[in-house]
Amino acid sequence: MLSSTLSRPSVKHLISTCRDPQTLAQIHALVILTGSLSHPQSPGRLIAAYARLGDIAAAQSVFKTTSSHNVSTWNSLIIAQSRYNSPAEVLRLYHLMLSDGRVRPDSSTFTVALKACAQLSDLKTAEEIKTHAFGSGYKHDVFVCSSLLNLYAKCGKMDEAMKLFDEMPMKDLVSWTTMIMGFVNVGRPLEAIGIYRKMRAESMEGDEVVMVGLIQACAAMGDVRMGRSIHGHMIRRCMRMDVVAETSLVDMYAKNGSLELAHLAFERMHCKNVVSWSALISGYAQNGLASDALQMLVRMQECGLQPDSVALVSALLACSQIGFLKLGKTIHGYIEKRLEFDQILGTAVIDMYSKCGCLSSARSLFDRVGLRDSISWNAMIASYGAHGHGKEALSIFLEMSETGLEPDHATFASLLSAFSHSGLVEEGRYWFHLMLQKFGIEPAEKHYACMVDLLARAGHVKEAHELIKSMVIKPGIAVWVALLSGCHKHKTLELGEYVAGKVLELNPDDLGIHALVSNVFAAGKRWDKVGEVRKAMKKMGMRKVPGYSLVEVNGKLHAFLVEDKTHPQHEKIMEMLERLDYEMRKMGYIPKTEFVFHELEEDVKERMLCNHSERLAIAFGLLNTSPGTRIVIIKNLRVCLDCHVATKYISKIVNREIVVRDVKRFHHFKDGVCSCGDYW
DNA sequence: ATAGGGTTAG
Repeated sequence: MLSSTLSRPSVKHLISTCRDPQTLAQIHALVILTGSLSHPQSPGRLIAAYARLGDIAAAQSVFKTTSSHNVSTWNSLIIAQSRYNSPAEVLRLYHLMLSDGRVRPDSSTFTVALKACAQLSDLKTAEEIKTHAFGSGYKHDVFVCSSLLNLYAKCGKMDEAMKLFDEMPMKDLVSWTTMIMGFVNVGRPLEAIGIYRKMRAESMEGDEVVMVGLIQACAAMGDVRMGRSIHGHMIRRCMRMDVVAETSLVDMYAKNGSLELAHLAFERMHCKNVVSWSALISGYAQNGLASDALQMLVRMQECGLQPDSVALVSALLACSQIGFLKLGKTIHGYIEKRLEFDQILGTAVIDMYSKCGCLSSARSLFDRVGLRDSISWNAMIASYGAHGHGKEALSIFLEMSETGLEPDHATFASLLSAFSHSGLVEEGRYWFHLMLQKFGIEPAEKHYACMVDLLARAGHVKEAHELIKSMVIKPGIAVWVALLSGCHKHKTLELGEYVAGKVLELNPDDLGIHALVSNVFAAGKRWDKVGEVRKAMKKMGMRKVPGYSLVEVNGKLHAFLVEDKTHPQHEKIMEMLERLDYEMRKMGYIPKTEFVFHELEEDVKERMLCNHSERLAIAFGLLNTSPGTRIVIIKNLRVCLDCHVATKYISKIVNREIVVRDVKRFHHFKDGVCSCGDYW
């Protein structure tokens, strides 16, 4: 008698403080031996304890062998499944509990079941649960209600959430947080901030989770100033700087281009995990700092952390930017060995191959990746487009339509751009028309820009102009520039001067655009205008973006700046270029200096052309690879007309395929011709 | 017995 009254509280204590499964099994045995198992709370405690220690099988087994279930046994198991991240199992057990009929679910049961619905975006089941919960007297239960708020938020129904939130008589920190996060996640950061203000007005203090919501809101609004002040607020209030909060700070700084602050916040983190690294890698990659991104990936591995798919997607993006095929392939191999391809990873690899010049590898991966969504299809359409295969882009588009996936504005942007890179005027007109008529997609600026480019470049300058005039939205600079380059190409000078004026009105900040405007005026001998443009350029202090080219040789990347004389192989490179120049001239090559934007003597201009970065990179590639090897060049500007002509000759002279990716598209030079058909 | 809110990607 005495022993059993003494043992009960101590067994309870033992169960709840036990820290390893072996000890728990011994306590379990003790519970059975002392007869404490017949105590109504004992099985529930054991289930919860096994679940807490990660032994879900033991928890299930205790549940199964318990003869009479009560709310505590049911809840313990359901909560265990919830922690185990099995929302479907949670709902199965919930329904089993209902059909058992002997036990009534309580606030915890409803709360966990609703959380499972949120994870599954299962609004229908959630409505049933809500009805049941509210009918059972939990209408004003703050746990049940915040689970519902979370559910609505996850399903994008913020207006529903707001309605319920307003009706809640008691709001606690979690309900406020749920609303803030909800607005952030549906892309309404201003309203998230608004909720926070209301919360403060009701004298509720935010904790670090609230701060994460606010930091994300700042990240979305691009408001680094406010982000910094929240960062300061957290420090002043001595908030817990856990890994999630610190990572969201890194991300906020990184997403908005404040990479020094991101890096600083990163270095000062108390504890880093794969996610924090990934956030920084992604920040570098998104901001075009490919080599920083890749260095961070190396550091992540040096720290003994396995990069996850998120880190690799960012690393692949970095490889794509700089044409680092060797590393991209290595990452691809790593994924094949250790990870599963999902759509995002698949698309990132496809994009990497395409942007590194390997269209066929992109395609074979596309064929192999089973699950495709509209973004993966889109990537493939865009890839064919960039490489100048408009017809293939169209056939991929048609294949996509057959699968039942609806094309969206991005799909059409890729498709129309593919047509414009291939000069497929008929196809362009047809699908542009169908885009609105059949698919109900209103053309945006980017679609118009593709069409104007396509039409004007093909010589239909008037039609292109008519299209602009028909635009409902105000034509932006991209559209006018497309028309202007058409006018320039086809010497439509009168319209050209008018369009040049339109372009100038829109205050372009791009030197290339000014050069085009100036060239159009020069063609019409409007020297006064030419002078004005140049003066304006000087006044704006516009400097030419220095051209550079990258080439991968034997797995290493080499960069060449325009007129770069510092390269260790400089003399050899110049020798090679002179030799090629000699051969080219024998074949009829005449340097085209009209795009050199300087008042210089002809021979100086000619020498400058030879110093264009892609020439240096090509020569270097030829010198350092075995005969027949394909050379891929990545260039940060557009290929100039002269380099284009010259590269065609070079491909024939050295009998090599030379692939050049410029800012607009790919050029595959082979046997004296370019895949773009001189149409770019 | 125990419950609800948080970080990175194409």
